Amino acid sequence: MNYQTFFQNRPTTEIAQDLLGRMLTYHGIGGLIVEAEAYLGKKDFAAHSYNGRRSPANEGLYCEGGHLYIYAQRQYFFFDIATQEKDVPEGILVRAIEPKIGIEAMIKNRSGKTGPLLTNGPAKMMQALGVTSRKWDLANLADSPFEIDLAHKIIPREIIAAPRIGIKQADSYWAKAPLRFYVAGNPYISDMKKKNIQENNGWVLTK
DNA sequence: GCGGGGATGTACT
DNA sequence: GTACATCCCCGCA
Repeated sequence: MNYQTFFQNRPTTEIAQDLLGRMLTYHGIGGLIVEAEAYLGKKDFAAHSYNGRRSPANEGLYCEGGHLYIYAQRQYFFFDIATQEKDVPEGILVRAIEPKIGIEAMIKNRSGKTGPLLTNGPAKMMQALGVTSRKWDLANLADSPFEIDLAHKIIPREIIAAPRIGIKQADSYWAKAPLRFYVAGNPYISDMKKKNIQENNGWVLTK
């Protein structure tokens, strides 16, 4: 399966859940995706493409499935992947990974931080991977140093759907919509409490 | 372990 | 000038 097929032809919420447990790498370092949020186009009040808003800054959302939307807020970067066909501005924000490959490099990129602090948030994850620019914004995933393993995945014991983080419009339907998906009990989820961490980090045990 | 607040870049009014 | 799909540090427990 290629990226375009994976990121099209089914609802964005379904794609977001299918990303959990897959390996994401950048120049060969990375880990398993454990948390992702869906943003659902023109009707989604919380999305950058709300009401058809479109400019060079958010053009990535309008690209066809499998292209990157990398964007800066304050001094931090966010990693999104566009879904659906061209001109349909839906996408998925990858919020957190469980580090697996190149952990030493990630610790260095995060100036000595270890454990969940390495990657349990979108900007932390980008720092750990060493992404410090929007260079790959609008690129096709297949032509970028980013890689997602579509051939293998680890199965979460349970996927939780919850409201997205950092959405301020508290009175809006969209602020509360359960469009954030994560692996129950995984320590690398944003704001995960220690007591809620589950055996095997929430993955189904494999022989 | 928690809660509050400041730092800070970019796009848009 | 203002609003943000955030992070970190600092108090106080």
